[in-house]
Amino acid sequence: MRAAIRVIARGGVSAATTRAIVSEAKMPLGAFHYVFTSRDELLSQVIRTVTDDERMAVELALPGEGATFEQVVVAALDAYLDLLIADPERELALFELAFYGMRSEPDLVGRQYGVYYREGEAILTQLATMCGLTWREPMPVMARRLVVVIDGVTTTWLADRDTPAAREFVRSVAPWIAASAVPVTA
Amino acid sequence: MRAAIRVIARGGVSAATTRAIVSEAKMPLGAFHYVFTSRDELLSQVIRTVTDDERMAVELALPGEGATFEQVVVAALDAYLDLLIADPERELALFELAFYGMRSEPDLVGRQYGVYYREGEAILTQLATMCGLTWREPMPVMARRLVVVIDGVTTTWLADRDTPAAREFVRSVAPWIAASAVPVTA
DNA sequence: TCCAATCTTGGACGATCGTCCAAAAAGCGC
DNA sequence: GCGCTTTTTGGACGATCGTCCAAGATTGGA
Repeated sequence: MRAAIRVIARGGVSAATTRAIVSEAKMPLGAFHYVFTSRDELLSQVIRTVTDDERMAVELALPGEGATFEQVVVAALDAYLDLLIADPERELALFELAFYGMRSEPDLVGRQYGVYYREGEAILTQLATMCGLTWREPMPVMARRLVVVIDGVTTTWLADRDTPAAREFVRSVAPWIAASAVPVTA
Repeated sequence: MRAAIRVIARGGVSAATTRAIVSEAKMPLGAFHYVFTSRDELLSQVIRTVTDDERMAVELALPGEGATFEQVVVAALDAYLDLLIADPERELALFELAFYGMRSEPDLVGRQYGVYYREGEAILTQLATMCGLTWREPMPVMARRLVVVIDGVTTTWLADRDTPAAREFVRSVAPWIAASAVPVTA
């Protein structure tokens, strides 16, 4: 299972053959269909379980004391960028899995993005309350906005690997996102 | 060539076998290696040539007379959304090709995104001058911003197919983008 | 200790892949 | 019409894929 993710990260979904996976896991070939009924079922399981927990978790990186909310947002997105740059193949694999799933099981991918949205909601509320703020727009709307931004930042950076440009983008969107947070009305 | 794109759009990169492509093109099997030296070379050619020209071109859709610049930006992004919704498999294929290329020929994908940026610059300048405006930030920065937004909108919609949410996002980012345009100083 | 039930394994099978190549088809000057 | 060059073709080959399964290893009760 973990081995399958490593294989996909290294060589893409097409490299995730039954033999490559069991070899990575140091298991005999027969063990594959002893655990999973088929290769497609394995990929389904992988898509279902490998939610990018780190992606959202790492965004709780805290800036220095007395920072503006905009700086807090920048710090969070910068922390995600650090994660992306440190392990690009992981994010690459996640997207490949999502695109693969869009063809075989579109509903599954839709549900998986629902998980992302909920994780995004949690992060956004933590960031806001940290600064005594609350979000003006409904949380589902804000969470989807965050996912759109992160997806865009990720795919574009994976393509051009232009780290300074990605940093610049983060600093330019942060005010827009932060502008949707208002002081909590007591 | 066109046949290869159709096959990829229908079944993904993994479905782009030599036999499937020549069958789609109604050509004999031998013709494949008579035209292309290998399958990888074909995919390289496809990535190189299939710039999403329509993507950028369609964004020149004009709103009614006397519209604010923000409304012009919304109309442009809405027009792209129409294109995406009308032919999702095309955009899906483009992303699959890009991700495939990131593993085999990263530099090629980077150059291809350079083409996107230049096309984005052209669109942005056209949109701005149409309203007697100019962009405050350098054009490469603005163009990359546009690509990040479009990539994010696309991947997220492909995953959740939530059209109203995508429309809402377009209306919420438009002010942020439009805010970088200022009246041309005579 | 021995047998039966269960779990585990690696080899085998059919399908399909990319690639090659000998032969057929098609031009073409004479 | 004929011989020669060039283009075009589909069958063949080796590799690799997902999947299956008979045989070997393991376990636990009598």
